[in-house]
Amino acid sequence: MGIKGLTKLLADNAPKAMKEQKFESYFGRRIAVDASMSIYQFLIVVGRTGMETLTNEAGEVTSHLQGMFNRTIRLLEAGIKPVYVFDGKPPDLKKQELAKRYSKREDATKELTEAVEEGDKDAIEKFSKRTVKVTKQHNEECKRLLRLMGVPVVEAPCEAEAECAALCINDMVYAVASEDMDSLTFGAPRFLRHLMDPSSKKIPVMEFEVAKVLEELELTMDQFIDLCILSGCDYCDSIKGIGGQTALKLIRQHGSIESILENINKDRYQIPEDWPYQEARRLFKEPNVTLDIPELKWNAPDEEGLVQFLVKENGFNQDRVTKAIEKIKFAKNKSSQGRLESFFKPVVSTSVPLKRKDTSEKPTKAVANKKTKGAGGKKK
DNA sequence: ACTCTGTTTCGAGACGAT
DNA sequence: TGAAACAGAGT
DNA sequence: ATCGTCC
Repeated sequence: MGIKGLTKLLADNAPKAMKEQKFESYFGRRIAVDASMSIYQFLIVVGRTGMETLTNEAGEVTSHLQGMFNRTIRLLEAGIKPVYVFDGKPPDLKKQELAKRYSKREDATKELTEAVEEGDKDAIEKFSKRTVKVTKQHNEECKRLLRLMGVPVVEAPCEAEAECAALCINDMVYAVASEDMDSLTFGAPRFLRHLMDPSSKKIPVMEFEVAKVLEELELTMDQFIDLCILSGCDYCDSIKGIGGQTALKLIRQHGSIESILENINKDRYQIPEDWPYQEARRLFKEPNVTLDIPELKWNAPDEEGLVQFLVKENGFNQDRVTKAIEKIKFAKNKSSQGRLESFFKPVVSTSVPLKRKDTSEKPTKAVANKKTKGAGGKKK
């Protein structure tokens, strides 16, 4: 998923569009996160050794709950206000991509079976990870957990990445955190990579601003979308022999895919037949998203509910859960003062302290968009 | 020399005790 | 799944 | 910083 080679393309051609940021600098900010992506990572890595995973008494996996719980607490403790966005129905154009993944999992499942028969531990380790699939149940359990934690959940009509971008475009969140570069293609004004990494590893948070990307590439948003399609996206094939570099050249030279098609040597470059690039473009430009969502609120945790769900139903350690709940409450008090306080302490560089009234995401009290209010026109 | 393609290989959480 | 590092082939 | 554990 994502756009092939876009990270490198931007690093080479638009280095100023990304800047390192401190994890701490997001104190008080609302950040949209693609939930399914996180769950997928958790299932792969949390508590897995070979085919062993974390499970409750019923034998159901709990890795996603463990991961989601800890990570969310970590975010809240940093004063960040996460909004988890869940996937809806994928667009038809993505079906083939999904089919591809499905068959890959099938292959991996077979190879896993063989590895088990042969007792090849390394192979078991390797292939079991590739058979991971996020199910409806994983998603529902995480929604339940997050709601109990007092963290808002958004159900996207279609692609979560697109919904995240829409939330950001409409100032309902400050930025989108993802590892998936197509957040930019969906137009997310601010896009954060490696948000979680600085703690465990020493990779800094990378912040991309789509406006700067366009400025530095000297492209319009429409042209950037075409560039992404040519580079290779989830929705359709790309042209053999054209990668990021030449795609950028061609777009700069001709301005659009249509114009490129009119001007390039079709003997040299094989254009895929039935190439739905226009459909792909439409999915990026006018994705199926909704702003008709409940007001984003970060509530106090439901302590009894969390104990019931995590301890009683899923075998979590009572003490750990209790301590975690205390962390949430403490973090909530601390951050309920919002970014205001942070204006006095850390001297932010020249970045984006409080240009617009974007601290509107703070309980400045008063106004606050009552339910889906601010949704209005702005689309498109 | 440059660019794209294909292959391979690796890594992907977070906590707390030590 | 991706992304980085490498080899290979086409221009 | 490393390593076992989380369920």
